[in-house]
Amino acid sequence: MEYNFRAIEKKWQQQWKESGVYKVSNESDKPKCYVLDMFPYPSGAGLHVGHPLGYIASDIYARFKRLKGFNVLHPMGYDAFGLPAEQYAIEHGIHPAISTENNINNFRKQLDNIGFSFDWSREVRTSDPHYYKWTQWIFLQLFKSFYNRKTNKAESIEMLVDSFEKEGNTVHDFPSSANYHLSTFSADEWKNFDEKNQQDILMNYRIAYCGIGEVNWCEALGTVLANDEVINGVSERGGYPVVKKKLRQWYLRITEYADRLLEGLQRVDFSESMKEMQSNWIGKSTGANVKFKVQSKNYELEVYTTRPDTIFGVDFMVIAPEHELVESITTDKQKIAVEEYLTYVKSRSERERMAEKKITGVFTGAYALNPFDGKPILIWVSEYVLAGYGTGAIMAVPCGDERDFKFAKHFNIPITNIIGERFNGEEANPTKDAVLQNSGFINGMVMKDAIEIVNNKLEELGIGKKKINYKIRDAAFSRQRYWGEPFPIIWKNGIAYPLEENELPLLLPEMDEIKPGKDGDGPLSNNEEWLSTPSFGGSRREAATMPGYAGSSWYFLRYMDPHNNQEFCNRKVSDYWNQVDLYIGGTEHAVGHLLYSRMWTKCLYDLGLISYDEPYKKLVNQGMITGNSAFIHLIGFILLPVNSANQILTEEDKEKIALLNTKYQIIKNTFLSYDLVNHLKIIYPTPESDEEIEHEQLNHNVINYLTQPIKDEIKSFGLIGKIMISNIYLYYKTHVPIDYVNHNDELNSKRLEKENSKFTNATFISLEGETIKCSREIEKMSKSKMNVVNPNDLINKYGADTFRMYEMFLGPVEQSKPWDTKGIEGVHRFLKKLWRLFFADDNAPLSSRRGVGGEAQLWTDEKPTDAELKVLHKAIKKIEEDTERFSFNTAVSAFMVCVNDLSDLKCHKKEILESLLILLAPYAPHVCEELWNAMGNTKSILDAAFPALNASYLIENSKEYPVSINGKLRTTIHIDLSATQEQVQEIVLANDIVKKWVEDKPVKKLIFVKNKMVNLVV
RNA sequence: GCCCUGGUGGUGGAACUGGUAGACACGCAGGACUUAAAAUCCUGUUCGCCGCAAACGCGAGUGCGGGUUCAAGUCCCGCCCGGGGCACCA
Repeated sequence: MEYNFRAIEKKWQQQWKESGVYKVSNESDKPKCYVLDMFPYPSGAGLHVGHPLGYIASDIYARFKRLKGFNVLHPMGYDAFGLPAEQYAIEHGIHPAISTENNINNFRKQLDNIGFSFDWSREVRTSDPHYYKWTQWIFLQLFKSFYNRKTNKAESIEMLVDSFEKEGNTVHDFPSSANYHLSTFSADEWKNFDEKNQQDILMNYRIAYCGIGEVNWCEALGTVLANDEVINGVSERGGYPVVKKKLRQWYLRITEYADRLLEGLQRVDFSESMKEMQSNWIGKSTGANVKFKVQSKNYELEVYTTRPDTIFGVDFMVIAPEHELVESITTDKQKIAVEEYLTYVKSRSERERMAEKKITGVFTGAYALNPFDGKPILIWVSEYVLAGYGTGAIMAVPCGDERDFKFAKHFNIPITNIIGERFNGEEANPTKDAVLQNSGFINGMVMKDAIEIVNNKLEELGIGKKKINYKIRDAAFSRQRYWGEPFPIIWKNGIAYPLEENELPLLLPEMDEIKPGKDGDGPLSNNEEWLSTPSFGGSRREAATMPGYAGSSWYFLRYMDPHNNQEFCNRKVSDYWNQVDLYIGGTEHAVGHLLYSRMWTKCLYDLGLISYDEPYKKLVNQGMITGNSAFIHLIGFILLPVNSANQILTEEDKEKIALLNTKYQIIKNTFLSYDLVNHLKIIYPTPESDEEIEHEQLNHNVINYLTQPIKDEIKSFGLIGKIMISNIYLYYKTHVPIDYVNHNDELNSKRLEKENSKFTNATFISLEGETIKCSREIEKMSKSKMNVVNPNDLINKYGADTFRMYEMFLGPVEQSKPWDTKGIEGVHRFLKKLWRLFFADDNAPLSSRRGVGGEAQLWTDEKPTDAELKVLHKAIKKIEEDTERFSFNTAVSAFMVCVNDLSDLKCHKKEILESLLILLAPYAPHVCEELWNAMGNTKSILDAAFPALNASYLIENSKEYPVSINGKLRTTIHIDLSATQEQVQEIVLANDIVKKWVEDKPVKKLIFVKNKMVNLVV
């Protein structure tokens, strides 16, 4: 009987679906285990082989835990709101709800093929009103809360109002991220504020709040973006330019959680690099705010520094161009220069600032005074100081800070040296270990010791204060978009009123046409009817929607109780399932999703809605599977005037040449085999780059052939004799779909030409014969790079079980690796070999088959031998350990070893084989279920008991000891494990090979590590 | 520039707390079965040396250079290279 994976997989997928074996109950005596995947954004491109990597790993773990007796929650859903669906709608006129639905159906089909154990009855979609009702509800909880710094948690805004009524805001000062600059107010003042004023103040305390702030505005996408969605000054999606713009936006006050988000990292099992990324993003630094008096003006300038010990080395101060005191302190003489500089700064985009880090700045004419020695200090304005960080002003210590040093050098500002020889005058030295000089009362002290002393002195004199700063900013929480959760907010007279709970969900209105509104508003602003729906006068809905991370910040909770219409998640249920035990997903969400969902969890915890404040106990980041792109090469030429004789060319000629150059830089539709490219490179020594190659002479037949059409064209332009084809040519490469390229990098050019419109009527030129070679490169898998591998194709060819095991066998889950189908045969062979432990090969002679009438079945009820039990239990031990520590690739190899050994032993004993099937079921569920069933088991293998390890089968009584002499391995000797050091010494020294190496030298020492090795020192 | 990661055969990768480097696969070479193919099985496969060949043996070997140790892929110091993150954050 043959291993017919197609029939087997179809059969069991159907059966599992019908019997509902993956349905999980919220009530069980068993211990729980929650295994979660980062849910996908259902893009139109569908799944490629990189996507399921993490899903397979988590599925194996979930099935493994189930066999080990856990009640396992392993759900899946879709992060269904988002920009691409909306862009698609704008471009193709298809409603996002429809394209999303289509994409989800496609995803589901692909996922089902792989045989996952997801409980689909718990599926969530963030765009489903039953789901986003609760996203809106949680938003309202955040809106109705403030962060109480005294108790260090989120609390109801009612409590804040109470406190205001009793003692003003003396107890609860404005949060640091508030953009309202009222200092303090008394209880009476509070009571006398009108509603608008009160609400404006409260808005500055709310955890979800609306405010005016500098946002990342992306014109092309027509929306604002969060900081983590902007990379190098352009949008993460699409790479469009992003500018800073002041806009009214919703925010989440994540800054108040900075410290707890940092602290929580110590309690979770994330990789070092993940923790690192998050703590870098939060960017905590400790230092001090120090006030400097401005000379002969009644102003004080406050700076933030992490190095108060360097205060005597301050040679100048720099304030940000946006600093509020710029205008006030600038002297009349410097006024024009400063204004010019500010105009210049404004003209520069964020991108330009990042691209060219020029040293720029202007002197204000004003001086500050050093608080300790009264030394006057120049005050400069420069864009390298950021308004948004610290106080927007710094004290510059050029001998210790690289940027300050460069600035001082550039503008010829004299440098004070406070660290003696440790400063060489060539570059700044940021040491903390130098002994201070020229430093008043801290002279002779080591810098790091001086920090605390200066801090204390500053506080004593009332001119400074210790201060902790964070880089993290409040997260922009509104998007000028249609396809997202509407805000459950109504605006009236500039006051935001929350909807009542029974008004939720606030449905996203149907709209026939989705296009951006005016003044940077989202599409909803075009829907006047919806905006003005609330019945009371003059009130309007919020036209923005929530960002993608809203729904994903709490979905792990909804899976626990997905159909609850009364609460976002029943408390008993969330207590039962508790934290996610294993969360698997990509690193790209390090500072976005993961940080936000950790924050939301902390908020929900603070408000007493759940009982834990970290959502994910353990996080595993699967590596990216990269694609092996294939390229075909193009060649291009440049046209030059003959003899550089520009004079003989008319303006008209020049235009024609320009036209020809744009037309013929690349010879279109003519592609070169890669060996030809290499050949040309060898003939004409060229620079190393593949992209652009020059050479001196050019006389190759191929080149002549290629240039013929250009010559014809030159003729038709009447330019003969005026211009020539230069002796410079360039190579370009372009992607070709990888399924047209075989393992030897040979391109099936005929098929490509026929089937791919990009290559219609293309000419392919090879060095010899017909073979067209491609070059290869490892790149990220993506549709545009034509290097995607669709799992369906592989599953068709080898089956889901092979596919699952192969993805695991590729290497450690956490590691990035290029996709390569070469090895899949090996895994497939393994499963066939496994099959042959159960069923005879069809090709085997009938006589070798067992059973009455030569049945194909091979299994027997015979008692296993010790050798067979040893093979099995070795596998149990290794596979259990490896699965537990997510080392799936080594577990797969342990299966191979086990099956190889059992085949060698010709073991067909039921007792052994059944245990093996249970072990393997998490990895290859279909074939295991089939064989399990064939052996007469009526219940599904999913609920079998994981075989218990019996270590006594593994005990050996002797070992082949490696014997080294002076650390070099010379031989191995079989010795009883019970042997003592003396006995070992005797045996070893009696060995001929040992004798040969020892010669007659005295043995200095014999190192014997039981069950490990022997080393002889002579 | 700073931080995190990684560097092992022709390839993917094993080697858990220092203890036989290269498990398991792919590929390749040779062989068996077959009229043939597919499938399957067997043998070999880090490099170099000795040798007709095999067995055996010897030397070198985990990015490079040092060190600690009876013993280093693993620990320490200094470099080089790849991948990722952050980047005027004071």
